[in-house]
Amino acid sequence: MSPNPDAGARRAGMREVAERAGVALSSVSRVLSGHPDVSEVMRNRVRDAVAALGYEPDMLAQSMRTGATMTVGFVVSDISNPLFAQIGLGAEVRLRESGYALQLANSMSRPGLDARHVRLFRSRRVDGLLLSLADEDDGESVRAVAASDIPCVLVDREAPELAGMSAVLSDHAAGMTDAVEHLLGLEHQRIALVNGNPRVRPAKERAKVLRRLTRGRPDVTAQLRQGSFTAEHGAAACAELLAQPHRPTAVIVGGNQILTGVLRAIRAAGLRVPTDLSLITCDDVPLAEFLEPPIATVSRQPGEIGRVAAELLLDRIAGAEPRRVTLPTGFRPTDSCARPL
Amino acid sequence: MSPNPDAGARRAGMREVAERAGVALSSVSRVLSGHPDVSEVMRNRVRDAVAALGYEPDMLAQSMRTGATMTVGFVVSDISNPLFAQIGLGAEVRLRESGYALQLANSMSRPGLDARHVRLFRSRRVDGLLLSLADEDDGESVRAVAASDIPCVLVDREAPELAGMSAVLSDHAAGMTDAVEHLLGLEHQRIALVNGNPRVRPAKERAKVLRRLTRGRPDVTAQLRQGSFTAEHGAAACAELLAQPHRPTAVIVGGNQILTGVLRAIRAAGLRVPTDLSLITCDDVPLAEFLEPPIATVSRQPGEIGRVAAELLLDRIAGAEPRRVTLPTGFRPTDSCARPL
DNA sequence: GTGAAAGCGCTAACAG
DNA sequence: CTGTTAGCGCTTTCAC
Repeated sequence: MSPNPDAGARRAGMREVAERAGVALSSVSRVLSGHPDVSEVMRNRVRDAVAALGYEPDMLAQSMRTGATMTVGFVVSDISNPLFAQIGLGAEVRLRESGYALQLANSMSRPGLDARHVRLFRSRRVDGLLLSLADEDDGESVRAVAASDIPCVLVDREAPELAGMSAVLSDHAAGMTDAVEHLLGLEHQRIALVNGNPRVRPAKERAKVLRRLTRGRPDVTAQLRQGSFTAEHGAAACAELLAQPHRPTAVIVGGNQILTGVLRAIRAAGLRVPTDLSLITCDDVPLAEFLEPPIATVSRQPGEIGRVAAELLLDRIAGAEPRRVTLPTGFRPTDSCARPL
Repeated sequence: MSPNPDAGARRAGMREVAERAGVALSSVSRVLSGHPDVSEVMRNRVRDAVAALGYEPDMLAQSMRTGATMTVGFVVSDISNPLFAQIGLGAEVRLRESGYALQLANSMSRPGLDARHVRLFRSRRVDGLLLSLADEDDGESVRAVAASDIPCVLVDREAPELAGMSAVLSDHAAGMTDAVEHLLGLEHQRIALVNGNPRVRPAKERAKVLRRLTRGRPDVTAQLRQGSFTAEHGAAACAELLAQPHRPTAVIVGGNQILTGVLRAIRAAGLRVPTDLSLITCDDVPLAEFLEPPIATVSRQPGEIGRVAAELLLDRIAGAEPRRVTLPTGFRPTDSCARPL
């Protein structure tokens, strides 16, 4: 009865379509792939059979033949971090526009998993890789990437062995420089950076700026606390900083998850922002604007990072040369920064 | 020189391994798949050849033969929403434990895309689907799911046509009931719910509770503002509510992104929480604990939702009957709720 | 215990 | 323009 007997019936293959249309297998393939040299009659016969059988092409078989899986892997330390989630969204949307699907692999910040995921993705024959490695200094990860001979785009990561690869980089130095200079302008003399994992680019860049701007200034003390991009590290490091006899007058927070921990430590120490302590954070967090005071932020556009990463990867897959793109960061000052007492 | 000449060389196939080991193709397959009836000698010869050639199995070809892609699709309205990102993480980690990869498809809250993604995933022959539909009342989406005959798990969604499917459901009623009763206990008489999209379960459940608890109480007025899970809707709806001559004395926010908008509207109206307005929100947001006052929250554990969803899907793929699991929600009161003036 | 052969569903020459 | 043929890389009977 129903013109489209999909319910219950096993999925029809191209062979059945060919039989029903009374044509050769290859003709069906031609029609479906939009080959130009096909007669109207043929086109219609095939189309009818396809509709009647509810035929859907098997991408797996297509991939097997053509070598392209139309799939891209995204290796990321933790997709639940809003920063990465937004990057992932930006990338997925762009990739899908071009017919690619995005496969996710969380490394949970364990470099060993990064390497394994890269190999696994290779086994799955992904056409490209978006890489936000947990540790860009980890030999095994870097080697796994270098050996994979798959088109790759590094997402805010870099490594000497990976120098030839495409990459989207955030210009952390710009926003961070504005932030530090803002503090210096307010005459802060003890500035601390509660940084994330120093084995990835954003943390390195942020630390570099603080060092550069405070070097050769005996009046200014810079303190650096490296660790991981977690609330726990933020809380511990900040508590330690604040417990010093000469505690910093300003703290810069190197990542959104760290901020939660830092705020806990500040609360626990009973200090007020900006009276007792000036505060700046890196990367936007939804409610930061409603804190009292709102927190000054070194910001960037994660969705755009993802979109550009996808763009670069598509280019690479299409055979273009590797390209590096740097995206801007900005600094938004607020009343969370004031002159120290 | 190097025992593993992977660099530059085209990837070796099983055939090359067989030739180098001087055995049959099928023997290589047996060794690699851990078939019991294989001699020690054979095992070693093959292992050596595999190592020497740096052979990696081609999962695509395996899938083609076995019919299993070891891939699961996740259809979600927007992975950049921290709630979904955490669910995704929980699911991905559990799935990977069992060798499955997770493929992502954002529908951008457009039901039409949901349906398309389901069909696309089917074409890609995923072994299962995790579904957080943008609109559980959309006929096309529901039909696409029902017709897909793929093992599915609904993630906090339900529909009559999909009643037989596995599902992870949050017990919104529990937390929401506590929240509303808390407000009633404080003698609030005008309570508003700034809800998300009323075509998905969480919004429906939340609205239902408010209606149930205020029905037959002429002393209490309940207002409902449905819309989408966005800050824009939150801001507009809340502004409208607060502009009324008899504005609500308490507002419940039906989702994390909505909260941002609601807070903006409250700020714009120059009102104070809880003096002028009591506030409760649904689903945790990182910095909510640092607002002044912290915001009372109806909470749940997103990671757990993802983990359980994965578990249910794996069961289904393994042939088990569909199962529905309900996960708890809780209510955490704070000073954001007080007696109305 | 091991090998030979068939074929998963499709595309891409190559003939006609 | 259309049909026939040969695989993509692997698993899996089926003989030996």
